[in-house]
Parts: sequence; C-alpha cells; structure tokens
Amino acid sequence: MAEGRGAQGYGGESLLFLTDEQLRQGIEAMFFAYRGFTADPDRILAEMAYGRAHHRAVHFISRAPGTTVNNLLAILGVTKQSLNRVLRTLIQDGLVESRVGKADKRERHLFLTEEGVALERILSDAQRERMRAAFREAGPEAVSGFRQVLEAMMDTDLRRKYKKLKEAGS
Amino acid sequence: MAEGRGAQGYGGESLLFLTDEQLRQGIEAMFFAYRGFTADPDRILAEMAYGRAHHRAVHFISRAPGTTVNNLLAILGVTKQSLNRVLRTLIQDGLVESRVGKADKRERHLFLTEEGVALERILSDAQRERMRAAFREAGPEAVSGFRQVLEAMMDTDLRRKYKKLKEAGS
DNA sequence: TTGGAATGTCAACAACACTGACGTAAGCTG
DNA sequence: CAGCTTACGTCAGTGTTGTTGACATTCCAA
Repeated sequence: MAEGRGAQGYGGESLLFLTDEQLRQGIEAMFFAYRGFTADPDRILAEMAYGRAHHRAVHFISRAPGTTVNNLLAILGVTKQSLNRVLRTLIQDGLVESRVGKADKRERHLFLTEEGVALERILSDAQRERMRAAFREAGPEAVSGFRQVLEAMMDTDLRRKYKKLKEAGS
Repeated sequence: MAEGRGAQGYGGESLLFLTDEQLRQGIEAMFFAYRGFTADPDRILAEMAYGRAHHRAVHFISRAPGTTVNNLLAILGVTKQSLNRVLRTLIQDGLVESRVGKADKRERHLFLTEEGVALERILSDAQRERMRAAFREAGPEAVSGFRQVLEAMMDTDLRRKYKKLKEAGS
C-alpha cells in the first residue's frame, strides 16, 4: 500500500483522516471486516448445533479458566439469562464444567473439559489463521495502528477489561 | 502507548506481531471494539421500533441512492426474505422510497425520503463521532494501519465491494 | 435471625437471521 | 411467439440470540 505512511504531505497536524468521508470509510471497513472476522468460525459452528454465542463463551472460558458466570457476563455484555442458555447446552454436551465455588457457594466456576478445549482450538485456529494472514499482509506497523484505533473505539469499561485480559495473557 | 511504533527493536522482518498471543489480542480487540462501534446507534434505535438491520439498510441506501434490492442484498449478505422484512417497515414508515426501474421494470431503486435522511444523519452522526474520537486519539498513522488490517481481513468479494464504495464516495 | 443483595435458573417473548416454496412481472433467447 | 431466466415480493416454518419477569439459593450485615 503506497499511501500507507503519511506520504501525502500531512505534517502531523493535518486532519485529512478526520473528514466525514474518511470516517464513513472507517465505518464501512469495520462492517465488512467484522463479517470476515466471524465468517470462518461461523461456518464451523453451523455444522454443529452451536452459534456465535457459544464460540464467545468458550473463548473467554478458555482465556480465563475458573471464571465465574458473573464475570463472564460482564465481559460478554449480555443478560445472565441469555448466557445461561448457552452455558446450559455447553455443560449438557460436556464441553464445559461448572464447579460450585468453595469460598462462595453461590458462584459457579467455569472450566473447559477436554472436549471443550478441542472445540475451542478448532474455532480459534480458524479465526487466528484469518487474523494472521491479515497481519502478515499489512505488516507490523499497520498492526500497531490497528490495535490503537480499536482500543480507542471501545467503551471505557470494556477497554479496562480488554487490558486486563491482555496483561493476564502476557 | 509507548510501544506503538516499532520501538521494540523489530527491524521489519520480526514476526513478533504474529505470535498466537498477539493474534488472540487482535481477536479480542475486534470483539470489544465492535461492541463500542455499534453501541451508540443501538441505543438510539432501541428507542424507536428499529434495530441494527434497519440501520445497515439505511446506511447503504444513503451511501448509494438508487441502488437496487439485489445490489443491497449482495452488500449486506443476508437473504432477500430477511432484507424484505426490514425494507417493508422502512417503506411503510415513509423512510425509504422504492421506485420501479425505468430501463428494467423488474428492478426497484431505493431512495431515502427526507425523513429517512434525517434518521440516517442521527445514526451516522453518533457513529462517526465515536470513530472520530478514536481516530483523533490514535493519530493518522494508526488510522492508516487500522484500515490496512481491516481491508486484509475482508473476504475477497466484500473487499471488492468495499473498494467500489470507497471510490464512489471519493 | 431476618431482610436484603448477589448469584444463578426457568419460562415466555421479540428481533433477525435462515430455508423452502410459490407467485408475478419483465427481460431475453431460440 | 414460447419458454427460460431474472428480479422482486410473500407466506410459512425454524433456529439462534437477545430481552424481561419470576423465582430459588446463598451470603452477609444490621
């Protein structure tokens, strides 16, 4: 991409990238890219009886094993009833294990079973492959910018949660 | 972000940005950022009887006035039954006008009415404001990288459509 | 110990996607 | 012109994922 690195003469204070047209292109880029982002896992999930919500749950349980339902709720941003339906099927199907909390028996701590780990791997392999290809094509500096913009686009509380996960996974 | 611009010593051929952990962070960044991306319009739409699907339709009709149903279908990537449900309510409510094609009378060309333009403006103002803030915070180079990565993440046919829109809106 | 808060479950409903089938009007082709 | 295809609309049925409302259990603090 030749126009990548400020070759057009903005000296650092130019606001060309903030025109309505540029912003609209950014919006459409998000829309189309997100479709690509979810396409591969969606294809896989469609063959099973699962959907995108199952993927999200499995992903974050994998990322933070032993997390409570409440914590997962905050990260996913759905109602507990909605999450519960998903968790119920995952537990019934033996992909997720729910253990009653020791300190607080109201809490349920969530873990992936072996089978759950296997599904997570299949899904995230597919999604990572897409991300890897995009990263490789765009290059390290673009990746850095990509993440900066995305981070700035998050709601502040989600941004906090995102950074927390980032540190945890260092 | 101190680590923003390749300060960590990768010389251009380092693949640190392709580690599984980096990819996973990219995936989570997409997830959280998309939530922020849709949050403001969703709030507005919730107060009316409309949803995200209506927003998408209105956006792309605004972007390409006179577009046909078939074209919109290809861009949105949904079935005609699904689009039709949305379009029907928008037409009934007087936000969208559907005109029979002159050259080909089978086609319906879609336009926003004044009222439709007004709604589109409210929604896109909210969304653009979020995008503007993110762009400003991240800076022009980051924005360039952001768009490069997103473009690389799209399916090839969507990428074509995205570029077409981009050129049209020059 | 009792009342409120936190945690999680069950039931019913709405939005929005899907498939499949069908109908109509218009264009195209042999 | 006859027959096939295209573009669009619609009806019916289904699945996923979100919502609210009601309720049980557990913890904690007044």
